[in-house]
Amino acid sequence: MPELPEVEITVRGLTPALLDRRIARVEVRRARMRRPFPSGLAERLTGARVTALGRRGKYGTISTDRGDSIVFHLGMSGRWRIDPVEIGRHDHLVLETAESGVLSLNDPRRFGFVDVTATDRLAAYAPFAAMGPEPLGDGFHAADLGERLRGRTGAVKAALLDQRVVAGLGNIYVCEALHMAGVEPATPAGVVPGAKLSLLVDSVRAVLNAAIAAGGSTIRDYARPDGELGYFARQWRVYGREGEACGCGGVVVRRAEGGRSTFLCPACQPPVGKARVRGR
DNA sequence: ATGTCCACCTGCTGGC
DNA sequence: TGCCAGCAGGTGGACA
Repeated sequence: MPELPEVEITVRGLTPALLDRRIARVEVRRARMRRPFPSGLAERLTGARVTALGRRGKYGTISTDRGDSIVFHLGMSGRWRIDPVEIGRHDHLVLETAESGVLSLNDPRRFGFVDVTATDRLAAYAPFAAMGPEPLGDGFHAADLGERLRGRTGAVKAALLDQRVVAGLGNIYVCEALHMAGVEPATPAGVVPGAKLSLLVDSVRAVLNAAIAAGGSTIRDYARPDGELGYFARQWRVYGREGEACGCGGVVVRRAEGGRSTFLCPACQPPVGKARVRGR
């Protein structure tokens, strides 16, 4: 579930609960999610003070005054909870700060994971080093995207889901951005026209910013007991709207590709060949 | 190297 | 009401 906006909101929600606070107690209730927790996780954290929180793509980071950074990924169903009413079987890691706030990492499907790396080598952390530019940063622009897509024959949708091309996008926001840009998801990545690449860059930024704004508007809820970070109301134009009317008057359809659903409006997102018969 | 398929795990929903 | 198939926002390993 969590894509970049959800992780961003999670990190923002965790910040007031963790920043500059000392972790008084750590409870590892299940020693692994997708992968085993790093050894000595509880010892590394207990007594440490949190010095920074951050995000890279869909990953969140929590740095401490011991030079360690906890890296977490929420997978499909992960979420952090603040002062949960009760700790259940899906709460795998529980942190308690000296100020008595309780945070729990809850993940029913356990596709998420927790890792530790040295803060001064965070950029070299393998998944980060291989990752493409942050879509909301200066490094994400049409020229660079075109460079990364050049020669790729697979669907542009699959390429945008590839974290090495651009960081943080998942199925929902890729569907939304392709719709906003009017790009047919199955278009071979390498043949998307330059003008469409510019539109795509703008659309990716727009859908992500709108989602973060929507989450940000409810972030105060996270400061309350049992606040669940990572989920917030959102309105999508095509995702999950199979059979519904698109704003253009067309009808949203759903396709299964590679075992995943793609939502699009065929009227807004015609195949490239249909949109421009002979480009040159 | 790139593209495609599948496994990992649990919970929820819709159809019968 | 109950059961079961199908589906879910991600990643990464195996294979062509």
